[in-house]
Amino acid sequence: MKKTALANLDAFNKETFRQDLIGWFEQEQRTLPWRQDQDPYKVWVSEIMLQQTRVDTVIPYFNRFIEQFPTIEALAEAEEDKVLKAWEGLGYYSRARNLQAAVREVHEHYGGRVPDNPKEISSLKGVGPYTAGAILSIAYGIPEPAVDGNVMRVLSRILSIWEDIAKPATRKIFEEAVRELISHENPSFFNQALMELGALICTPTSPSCLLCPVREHCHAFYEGKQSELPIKTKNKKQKDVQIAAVVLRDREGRYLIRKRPEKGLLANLWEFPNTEISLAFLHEKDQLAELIKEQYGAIIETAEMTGQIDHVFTHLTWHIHVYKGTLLSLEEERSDLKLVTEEELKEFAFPVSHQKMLKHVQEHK
DNA sequence: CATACGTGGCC
DNA sequence: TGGCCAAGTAT
Repeated sequence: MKKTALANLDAFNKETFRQDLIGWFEQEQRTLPWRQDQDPYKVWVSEIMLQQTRVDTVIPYFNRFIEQFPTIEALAEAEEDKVLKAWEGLGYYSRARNLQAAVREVHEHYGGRVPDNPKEISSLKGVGPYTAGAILSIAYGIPEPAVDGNVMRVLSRILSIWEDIAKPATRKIFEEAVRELISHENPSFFNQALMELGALICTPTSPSCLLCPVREHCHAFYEGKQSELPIKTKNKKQKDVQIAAVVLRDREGRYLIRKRPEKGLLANLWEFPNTEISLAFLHEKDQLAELIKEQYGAIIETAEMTGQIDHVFTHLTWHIHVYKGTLLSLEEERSDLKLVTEEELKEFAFPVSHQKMLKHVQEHK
């Protein structure tokens, strides 16, 4: 433990802090679908969905997911395409594939029981230090830290920790702080309360300190510096990528779609034929038809440009130049290519960018 | 350690 | 509007 960062713990009344924090949580916690019981599987699913994702966004996905895959066994035995379809629109799709891979591991090698110790649970795909601690504490009542962005923000203020929370190494400082502070009587509520406080009171901008149940324990509030914490360095600017994409239909009106590679961006999702292209060639229709032929073996009729869609990811922006065209023929049978009707299209998981593209072309007429 | 990895909401 | 944010993990 860094002594300088946690020096304030010495003069800190841990027991009243725990009582004030947990007491507030018992009164004020939101009713959420994953708080109905402590089923380790449901806690697990909720924690994966909540990674980098807002509670309001997750709620409907969680309800549908649990309805469709109610148990470890149900998810283990599902087709991956069904799981991705259930995740469609939620983002960070490797979470879904890692979750299913890990659930299959639990099904096959742990008798369907989610591990209850740090070593085994941390070995599961997609389960990092935060998620391991969250499941162990919430589902099993084990006093392990669950340090997420909320916890770092809340504790940086309470304990006056001025380390950069954007740096990976900083998380360890907060884990040590939680190990010192955590209630062994109720580690589940302690961890959840810290996060709930961050979500409802100790917010990133303009925290509601006058409503805060632990403001008397808060070093930043005492010094009036709550708006200066936490320290978080800025991200770099993202890249721009030009894409030419074409919504192709054959003479029977079926759409040509392709499954993306199993690694990388939007892995294993479906999409419309597209190619990265330099700005200089954007309006060369023959060039686009040639590239589509090379990459898809698809012979197409001169495509018509229908507009542009910009789609922002965390680390890059796609500028999608959208065309529509007719598929004349396919050179070979390929397992990553399918011709599907408009009705069948609904069964495949598409990234939001390609959903926008389809809508755009259908409204173009 | 830095970067890849989604999306929607907010100001 | 563009940047920032939201219950992180893998490499």
